[in-house]
Amino acid sequence: MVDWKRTHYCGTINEELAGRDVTLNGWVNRRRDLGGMIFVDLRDRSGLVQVVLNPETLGAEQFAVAEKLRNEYVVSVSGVVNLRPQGQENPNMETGYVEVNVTKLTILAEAKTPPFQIDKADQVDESIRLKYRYLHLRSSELQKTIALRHEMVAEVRSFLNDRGFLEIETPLLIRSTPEGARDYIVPSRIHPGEFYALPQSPQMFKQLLMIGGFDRYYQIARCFRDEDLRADRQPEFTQIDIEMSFVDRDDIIEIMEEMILHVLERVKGIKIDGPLTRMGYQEAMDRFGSDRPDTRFGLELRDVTPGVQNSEFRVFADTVNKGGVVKGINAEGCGATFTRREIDELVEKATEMGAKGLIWIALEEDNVRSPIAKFLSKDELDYIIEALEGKPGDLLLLAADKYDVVSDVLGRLRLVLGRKLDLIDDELYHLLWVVDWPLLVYDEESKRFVAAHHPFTAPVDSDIELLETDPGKARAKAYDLVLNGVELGGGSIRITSRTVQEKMFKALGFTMEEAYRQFGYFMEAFEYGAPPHGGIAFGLDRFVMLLAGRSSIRDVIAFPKTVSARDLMVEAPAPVSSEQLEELKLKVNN
RNA sequence: GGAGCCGUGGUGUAGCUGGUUAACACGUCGGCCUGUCACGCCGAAGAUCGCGAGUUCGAAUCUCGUCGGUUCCGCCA
Repeated sequence: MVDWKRTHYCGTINEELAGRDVTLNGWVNRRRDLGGMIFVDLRDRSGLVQVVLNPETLGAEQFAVAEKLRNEYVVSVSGVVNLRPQGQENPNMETGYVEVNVTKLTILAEAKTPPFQIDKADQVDESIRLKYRYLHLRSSELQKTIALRHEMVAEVRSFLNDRGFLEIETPLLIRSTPEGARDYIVPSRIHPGEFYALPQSPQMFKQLLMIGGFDRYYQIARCFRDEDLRADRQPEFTQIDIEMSFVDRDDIIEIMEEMILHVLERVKGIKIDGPLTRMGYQEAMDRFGSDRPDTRFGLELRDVTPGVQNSEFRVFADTVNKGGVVKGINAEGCGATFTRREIDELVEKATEMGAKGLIWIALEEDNVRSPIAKFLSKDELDYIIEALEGKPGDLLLLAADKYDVVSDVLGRLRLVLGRKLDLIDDELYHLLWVVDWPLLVYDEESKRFVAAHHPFTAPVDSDIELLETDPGKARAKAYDLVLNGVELGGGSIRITSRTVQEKMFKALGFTMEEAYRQFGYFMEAFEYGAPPHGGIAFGLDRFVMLLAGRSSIRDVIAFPKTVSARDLMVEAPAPVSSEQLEELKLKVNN
């Protein structure tokens, strides 16, 4: 039986414990060696507390040990909790009114000087922090975030457990399937030349669990996608994956928003009353130019197409004649405040985003400034100003192109302006459902329709026929939950009819032969009594990121990878031995 | 695949219109110090400037390439 075991966490030491004997285990966060006595800020996951090392209470022999202490040494201290002497309190510290007068000190581990100070880690280059991730993890910032993540998962689990959901694991070594993201591939030793894939999501397995009779399933599921990374995208990430049988769309939406609101309230104390807004996909695109609108601020898109279709300004007229649209946003007040340079920057941004140009109109008292002022008739100008509710001092920004391009450009410009003009209140949490998605979208590159959601998403009943006649028009029984302009999760009611599934694959350009070769086992399963079912998956990392107020999911993953998909700590990926390759019958070609 | 930004002692920065011994802060090490809390004071060590090539009498500084980090576009059902 060792005698150094913790009785309390550092951060829990307070006035009520005054006079009590405690034992603390932790790391030396900082030491202040005054020569005759030493103060140490001791750190564990709960926080810091000052411990006092005084030769009078510690004895000369133990004090000699204390003099060896350095930052990040791991120690156990036992002693008495004391109120600090008057005038020695530190109000900047949570435990600043108490200290522990140490009677016994044990060094449990020495430590090299760390490459950076733990409490200044946030200023250090990220590659160094990632290489020494285990040191960065000691920082209060990451300690808090990782703990928040745990609490969120715990709340999700308890919510779902209480409602009869079963947590079920699904395999990680599965079959590569076409559609969707690039798979991570795992070679098979037993079957040379054949490969497993890591799941992009447990999609088909959770549906098979429904066919397997499990009714209500969930999993905190690791997913893998071999695509390029972003601040909010890692090659492996975690989904809260859910599926339910004998339900329709509204059942799922209702219980899932209850879950999300439950988590928000329990871990952040944010109380939001349901039911949440549901916005049609088309309305989201029309008003916000985005399928995940950030509704915390205005700057909505307005259509001016009817007012400019016969304009002398050719760009407008020609665009409309070719079936395009002209839309705009009103950057209120910016006509008066933006410099020419700032306006030019907006135009440049719009071009980078794929617009052919960006028309601006600065409104003055009785006059307008605009590169195209002389091409616009009074009626046209009045129409535009009215549609955009322009006032003197406003800056109107217009784009003319195909609907999708205009929506995308103005939608993104809206976000840029929202941030630039500081219109976004960070305290707000705007949640909404986007519903009535298109089932398929046309992909210009492959010249075919691809699934907007995934190939097992059910079309709206009345749109099933459209699959064969006008696939782009078919709507899906799909729904996304959006939080502050970020897609938190999405799901759908699934196809359970073989004939509908076949139509879907046909619309996606599969021959029946291909479809059955790739998905035969799946389609066969549906012939043995598939209950109506649907589900959803939430991106846990993004959810935590939003609640933690971080701007990268690297900050909410204990051991994340860099933007080039490397783990700088374990140095993965790495070559393997020729013996390993030989065993797998693999040859590296480079 | 493309574009932008960054890379200088352990860490964060300065220097970078080419030219002395590469500066500062923190950290580290040593000394002094019994109420500090970003402890203080004194002293010391520590970088050939990511790597390679080029231009030049001379490169941290200019050019090209390359590697790494990061942000965005493409990609991510």
